[in-house]
Amino acid sequence: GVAYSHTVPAHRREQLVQITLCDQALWNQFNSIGTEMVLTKAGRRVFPSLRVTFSGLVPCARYKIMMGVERVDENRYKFQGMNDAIVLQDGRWVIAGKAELPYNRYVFVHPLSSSAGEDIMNKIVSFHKVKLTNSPMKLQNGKFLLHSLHRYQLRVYIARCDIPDDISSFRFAETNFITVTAYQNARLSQLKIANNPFARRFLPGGARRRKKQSR
Amino acid sequence: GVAYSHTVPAHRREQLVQITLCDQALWNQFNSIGTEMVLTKAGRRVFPSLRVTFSGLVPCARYKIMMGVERVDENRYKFQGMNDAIVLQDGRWVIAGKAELPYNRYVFVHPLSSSAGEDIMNKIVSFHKVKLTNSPMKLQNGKFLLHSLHRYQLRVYIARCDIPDDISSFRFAETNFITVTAYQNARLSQLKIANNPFARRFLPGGARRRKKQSR
DNA sequence: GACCTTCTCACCTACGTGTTAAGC
DNA sequence: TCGCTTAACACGTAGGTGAGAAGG
Repeated sequence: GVAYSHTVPAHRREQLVQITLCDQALWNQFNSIGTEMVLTKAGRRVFPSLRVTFSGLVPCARYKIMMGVERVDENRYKFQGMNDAIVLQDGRWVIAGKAELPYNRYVFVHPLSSSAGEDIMNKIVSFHKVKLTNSPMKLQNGKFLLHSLHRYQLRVYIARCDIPDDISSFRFAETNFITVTAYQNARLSQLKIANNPFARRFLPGGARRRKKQSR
Repeated sequence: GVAYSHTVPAHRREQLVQITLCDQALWNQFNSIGTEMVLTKAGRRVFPSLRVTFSGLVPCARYKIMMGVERVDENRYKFQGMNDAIVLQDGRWVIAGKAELPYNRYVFVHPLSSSAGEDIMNKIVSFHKVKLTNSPMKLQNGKFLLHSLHRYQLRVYIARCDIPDDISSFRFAETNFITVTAYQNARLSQLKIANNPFARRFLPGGARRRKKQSR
């Protein structure tokens, strides 16, 4: 859950900026099945949410915190279902052609931006409000426009406001996912249901249990 | 609904910063009855919400927008009910002693702060999320700690980020209110019910009608 | 037909209301 | 008793879910 910056020039690297992905175990659980994220016209939240913590910042310096959703490869994917004659086991994602021409790149600026390092460190920085969409209409702040059936991953940026080139970025491989308009893998959707409080009604045992969930 | 700044030094006043209170008619309606605001331990929103618009800002300059809740006078108030032998008409607020020692002053910084003038102008700046409380416990950002049964009013500040002394502040007399832990004036609470969407269940005709309400 | 997208839906979470009754 | 505060409550707003049916 820890990544180190490799984009800071060495002569400026007084201390190492370090970032930690929260909920790493959960992300790994999704990743081992094959994470899918739903795209809707109105925009769908990312789940699990992207939450990180920072350390190694200069306490009195101000920082700009950002996140991006970037394409992992140049493939288009399809899901080979378990009813498919070729496959006898659970379904799986396979390459199904070349990727679409990417949309314009968008970077979401976290509202905490231009806070001091001491205010950012040791506090969970959450991007749970960002949404994914496949519709260029009504595109607004906090919405990422993505192509369906392509593979993406999440990246976090942190930049010092006072030093133009001092920007670090961190990519978390375990957050990679394939975009869909409807879930393909039943095991995946069951894992979403098991962990997302907003999907409690689909829990096997009813909506009785409740887990504490911090954002 | 328009106030002009009188705190900007004349030699710097290239143009006049001007601020307009939204929902002024509604505020006047409340004020004519005698506005009350509820204090709770967890914090209660201000209603009507404080919403303003700015003009006369320098488009490319950055501004910090703030609001405060300040005491109007040094009195403690009580409500003289209509069942009181002395008064035959509707109840009214009367002075009932000297004010408590004020709590520490708190200023709420609007999240839009450090935006450029052009981004702030001609857009409604809303403070609807701020809360009032009478409990020093769990005091957090956006909560004003006030004494019950005292009179307060709302003030808005706007300061240029690059010029230390260039701060303007605006007080809206029509936003003055007396803090309570339970509404005293039945006419006042009926006016709240009639206008606050979250209190629809108490509408005389049931919760059928719905007015569009922007924030 | 197979595949993918869109829309509607019931049912959640989360929390903003004034009232009421109990507490002090 | 009286005045004021607190907590529980029912019921609203607002919006986040995956399923399922319908569309292309």
